[in-house]
Amino acid sequence: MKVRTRFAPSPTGMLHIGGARTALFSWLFARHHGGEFVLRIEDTDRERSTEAATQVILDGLQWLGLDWDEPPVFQRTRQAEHVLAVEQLLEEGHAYRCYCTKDELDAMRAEQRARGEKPKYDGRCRHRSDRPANVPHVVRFRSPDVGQTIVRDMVLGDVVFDNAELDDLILLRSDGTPTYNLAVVADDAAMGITHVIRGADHLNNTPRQIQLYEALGLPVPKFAHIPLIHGPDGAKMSKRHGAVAVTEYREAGYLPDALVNYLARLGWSHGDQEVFSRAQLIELFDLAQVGRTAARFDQQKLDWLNALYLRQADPASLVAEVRRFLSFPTEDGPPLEHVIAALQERSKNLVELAQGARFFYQPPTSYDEKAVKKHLRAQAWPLVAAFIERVEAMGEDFSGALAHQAIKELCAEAGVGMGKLAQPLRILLSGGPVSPPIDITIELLGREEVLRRVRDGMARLRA
RNA sequence: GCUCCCAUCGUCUAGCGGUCUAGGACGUCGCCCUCUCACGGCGAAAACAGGGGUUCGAGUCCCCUUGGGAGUACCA
Repeated sequence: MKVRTRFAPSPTGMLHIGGARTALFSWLFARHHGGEFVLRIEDTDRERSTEAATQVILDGLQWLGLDWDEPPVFQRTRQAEHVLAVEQLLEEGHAYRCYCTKDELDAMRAEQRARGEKPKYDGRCRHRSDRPANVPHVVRFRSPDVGQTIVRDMVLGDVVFDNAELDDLILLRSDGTPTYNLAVVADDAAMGITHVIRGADHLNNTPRQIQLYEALGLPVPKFAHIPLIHGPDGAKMSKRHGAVAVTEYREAGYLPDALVNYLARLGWSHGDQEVFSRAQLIELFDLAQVGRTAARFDQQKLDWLNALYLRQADPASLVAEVRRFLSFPTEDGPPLEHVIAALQERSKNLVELAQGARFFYQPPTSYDEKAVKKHLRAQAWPLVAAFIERVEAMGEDFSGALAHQAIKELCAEAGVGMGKLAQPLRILLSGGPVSPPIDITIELLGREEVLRRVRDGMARLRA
């Protein structure tokens, strides 16, 4: 049977980093097996679901390169089927109408809690035979109260639940709308989902869902619950840990391939390998190699991977992405592609890269104070002046290599290291103590701009 | 409280009874390279939560304790 997996987010906010990993694992599993990956938007919570959130989630998946094979199913549109399923259950005696009020239930749970029991519906409406008209009611599942339900999980192994622990869950609310557990089962079955891959927070729902599949006479899919992602402090990932939405990573200048690689390695492994191309991920991914322990999100390792992908990227392929982060025009300066080539191995992300690119297009308006104090002392200026003369003399022959040679010679003549001139020049050209190698920086800026900035800086800074 | 899940360096993990004086990666700390920052190279410190079993032999299997986490809704 062809593998079909799904990702089923509820559109109530952003695409969470944990959700993104769940989607990734589902996608990888499907692609690995030559199967299909589909989406279901669980928008049955009308209060909280928004169209904008749906779009954000879709955009996020797209950005990560997790493509889906069919138009997304909107759960809200399937309500009629859900009601039909409940009616079937009602007819076959697997469900019953419950007339308990909210207050009644609250009181019952409070008592149970007070007695130290697990709060659960006691089934008091199970045997009601009357059917009062015009009284609001819900429909409950008549769950077996003896025996066990075993979840055969592809990650966790067999997990056994005593049926006595599971109470009669609500299938249909008093307003006639279906609840989550019923909708999931009906939809996964209707969509032909063969493998349900989801977060471990759903494990406790699974035995109930299995019971529903069985009561409805539907084939039970395979389940795989993947461990949750925690924040650096071990608690559930939340806003206070920093970025949790994938859009935030996009805005912070991360590359989708790097994020995918990082997320894949969070919980899954293939021996000692750390870096995987997308094709390798698809080829090697296996649920059996997914661990059972919750993983903490480690920004530093993500940074390392992102920097790795950044410096290995073809500069031309980065141009459009880098432009998103630029706040200045680049027409009058060196080709952006060349600037990227000079910067990519010294940047952790696109934001850093964009910052580093600025001085190539905008002359410094001020100079780093500490750097000036350290490198632009009195003895530096004669060297700088000599450098200007050498560049002036170059005329059309100007190049980074020649400038480099000139610096080397001048320093040798003065009996000092190359840094004695390179650092002053760097500050004059870029405004600070950090830039790509001085010859490359000079070459990119060009003869006129180099002369202008050095002269200008000398005028402003020479005591 | 109750149910369920989990437990190897600070972090992600390899390990699927002997090959473990426990391997890799990020991070950290040294050294080298060097015009700055990076990159790169070399090296170091750093873990099997505790206690019982099973076995000739346990990081690997079982139990308990402890510690994390999830669930416990007319949310999904």
